[in-house]
Amino acid sequence: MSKTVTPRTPKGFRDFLPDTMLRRNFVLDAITDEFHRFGFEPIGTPILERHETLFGKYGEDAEQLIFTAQHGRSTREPLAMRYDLTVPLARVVGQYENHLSFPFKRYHIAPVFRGERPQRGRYREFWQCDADIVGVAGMSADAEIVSLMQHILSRLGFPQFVIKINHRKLLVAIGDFSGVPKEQLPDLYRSVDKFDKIGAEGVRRELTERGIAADAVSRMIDLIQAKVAGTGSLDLIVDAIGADEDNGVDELRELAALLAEAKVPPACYDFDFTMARGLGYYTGPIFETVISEPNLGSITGGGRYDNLIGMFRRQSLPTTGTSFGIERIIDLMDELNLYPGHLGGTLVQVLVTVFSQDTRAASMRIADGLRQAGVNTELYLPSRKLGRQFQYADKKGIPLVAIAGPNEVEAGTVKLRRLADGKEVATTLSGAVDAAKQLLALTP
RNA sequence: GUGGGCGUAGCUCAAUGGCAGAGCACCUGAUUGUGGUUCAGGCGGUUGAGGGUUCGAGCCCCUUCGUCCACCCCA
Repeated sequence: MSKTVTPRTPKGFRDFLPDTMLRRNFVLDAITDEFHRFGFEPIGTPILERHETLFGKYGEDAEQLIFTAQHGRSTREPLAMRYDLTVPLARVVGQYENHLSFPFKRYHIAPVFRGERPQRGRYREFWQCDADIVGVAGMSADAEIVSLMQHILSRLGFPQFVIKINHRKLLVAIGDFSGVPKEQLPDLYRSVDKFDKIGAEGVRRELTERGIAADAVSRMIDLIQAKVAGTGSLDLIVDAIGADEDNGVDELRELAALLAEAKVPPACYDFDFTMARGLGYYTGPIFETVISEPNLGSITGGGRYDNLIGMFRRQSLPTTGTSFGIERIIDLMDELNLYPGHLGGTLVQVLVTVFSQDTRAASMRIADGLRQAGVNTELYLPSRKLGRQFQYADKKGIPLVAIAGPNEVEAGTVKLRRLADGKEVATTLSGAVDAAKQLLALTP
């Protein structure tokens, strides 16, 4: 007998047992359905990409987190595991543009891999859930993305969320106006992005330490804190730095107008100049959603990246989109208890018990009838006494138990018992499906 | 990658350096046609691993692995 291996997953990789998987699927199904309603269509891409596809897209720091993958006998084609779904999209667009019609609205739900140190809400394998629009330069596309986010988050039942909106060009203009050198803009984004976490003074300290002049930092911090309802803060910024066609403010105004037309509730979004997003490739409006109560960081992130596709194509295509952080969304839904009551630990609706070998055939007929009527039905398989079969149903959370013992078989009936309240009805075999559906529908 | 907390039964955790325990879970019975309550009994351990100090280590020291948290970065 060989020694058993300690069963465990690699660091940062997780298994999902059925009750967890049911909740994950509930969230993904809701999101997918909303994607469809907005006319987005799915794509799939391989988990492994060619090394050259991924490297050189995310910046040096991020590149160190990319998993590489190699097969022992084929070293001629260096491979890497996808780090997000955006670069694969850019590759697909470059590779299949003749087969696509633009605007190309695609969604993509799949696992991605990052070799980070795991933490709460942060794993080495996690699912991303992206919707992007390729080929539309105007704000109509960005407005649709924001509207999509609002619909999905509302549908999932989040009582209050705020989609923060900013603009990369505006951050550049503010930096410029304050006197922050262009080559330090990435530092600026990184620090400003921590505004929520470390506050104005924290950002000031970081930027000063990075060698940006103190007066430039002060001017900048004053500007980004502009906070007036609606587009009011845009006016404040323009008052301060002056009007400029290329500072993104006009686009944000247009976006606000489109969001109003799309009937996105004003309480759901907010112009926030302290939100920057770390990724380097954004070129236009940027989005991020936060939930204030249990603070787990952002649950969506996205924006416009008009140049990325140019990495895989002679000429780039304007693109905007968003990514839903479903790992965090699921954690939050657990905490806020946002799942519907019918979503228990099992999807089995009826357990058909088997009283004895002699009545097995009758139980199988009942199970078959329920299954044909679309009821999720489990036929009890081991031979154990009735009490154990009830115990099994109760422990697993199966709402209904069907009993067909000798008495019922003799009379040509079946008993249905609802475990939650003990309500029990006896029906004919042909009436079992309706009776079961009724008991399930009126579950107390 | 940097810094810190924690590793004891399947799970949650006890145990002055001195006999490794409890609750829950699981199994059996009370109860051979009815679960979730109750009662009785039972199973369950190389104290993460390796080394050291000691008459004696779950406890102290070192190493290592795992895990959680804060950074870095990000969803």
